[in-house]
Amino acid sequence: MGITERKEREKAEMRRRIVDAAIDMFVAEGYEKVSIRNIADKIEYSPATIYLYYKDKDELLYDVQAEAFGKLAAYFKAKVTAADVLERLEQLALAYFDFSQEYQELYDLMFIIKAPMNTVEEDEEWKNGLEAFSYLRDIMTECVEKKLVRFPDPMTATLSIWAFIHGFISLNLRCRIKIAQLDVLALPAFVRSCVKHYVETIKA
Amino acid sequence: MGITERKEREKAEMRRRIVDAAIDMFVAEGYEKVSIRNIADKIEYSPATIYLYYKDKDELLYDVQAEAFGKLAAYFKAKVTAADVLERLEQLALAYFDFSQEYQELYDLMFIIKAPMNTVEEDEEWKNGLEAFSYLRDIMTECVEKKLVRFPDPMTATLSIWAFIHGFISLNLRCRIKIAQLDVLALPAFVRSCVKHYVETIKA
DNA sequence: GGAATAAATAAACACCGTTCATTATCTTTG
DNA sequence: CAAAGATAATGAACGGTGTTTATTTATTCC
Repeated sequence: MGITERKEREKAEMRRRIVDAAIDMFVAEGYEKVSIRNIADKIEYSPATIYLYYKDKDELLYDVQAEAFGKLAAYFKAKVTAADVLERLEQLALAYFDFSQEYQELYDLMFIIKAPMNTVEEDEEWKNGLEAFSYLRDIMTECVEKKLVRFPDPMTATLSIWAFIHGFISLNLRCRIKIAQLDVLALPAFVRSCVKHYVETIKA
Repeated sequence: MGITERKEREKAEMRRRIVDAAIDMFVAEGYEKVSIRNIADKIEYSPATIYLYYKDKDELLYDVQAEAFGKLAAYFKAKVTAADVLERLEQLALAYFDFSQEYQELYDLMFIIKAPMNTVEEDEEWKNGLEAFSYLRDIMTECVEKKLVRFPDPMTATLSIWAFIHGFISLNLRCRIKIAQLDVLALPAFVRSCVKHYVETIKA
């Protein structure tokens, strides 16, 4: 009985088509400008069809997020190569920043926009970011345990550095940093230097 | 000829009514759930009337932001009372955090949502946040000049501490911090302690 | 008081996410 | 193989959004 298997496969393929189209459009135009109708147009199906595979837009976004977090984890895997844990920390911090610059719209829907965390609230899992988060947490835990950084505990360390970098990125993506009247072209380099400086600062 | 003056006054009063209603509703329900039609209902005018006083929703939001930044500046004025500049720094950092917790929806539209920064992009001013920003910048400048903190320059100092606190706040408001699986009830206290720890860390 | 001006609105436009009754396609059974 | 049943896809609609326009209502000026 290969039929039910084929149906499963076709269902999965359709979800793939939808997610792929969605990601492409999100990357190109940003979350807010992409509608279910647009996505349906792109894959040449009716809008209603999408609702046969996703119960609502949030559920679709959840899959898109998962994909994006996969990208981030791959980014880490490629760029965090050092053996020394302090070097790994700096590589990780800069890789995170670089990712946010290369995939601004993905970063937006991973870390800034409200949706789909409403849906996730009940799940209490939010498994999506876990791999990427673990990358940072493991490094920080090792740093704290070896007393290489000036933090009281691993959780404070992990969230502090995450918050620091995310703070810069999101203030920048949302144009709030504009108030500092810095040269816009020099901004990425400036932020990068701030991140580097922070990593230096926290070393014991 | 008091007529033109009265007309001006009436126009200003109408804008006040609109902004006041908008703020109330934003605070109560959040930016995304408030529509022009809702606001029009509240002030008992037709939706189209609002467009006689604001060219679009972004322009209205700009005024709402101005109001919110006024609130923040007042918050600073009330809470940053110390004479010692390092104490002022800690007071300011905690006041900023407390403001974000007391007025979550305002913080959202001041620092996180995309609108109305699209509109502002041309202005290049974004005067709204300047008073609040200056508060921080002045303190950090003094700290750097007196070599009380470990930053290479005032701008790095100012943006670093802002990014750090904003990072925590926005990760929390957007539920991304959930991935750390901390106790939700203990979170505000935890974040507060992280902020305090950071302020200690940067001291020379 | 009547013409000119200004203010307010109802109705419409073009979108949006989502639902539902209907149609088309495929699978199973007699 | 054809008919019946299940599944997939859709067109049309619902109630919502921000915004525009033609029309009506109110005010000012002569």
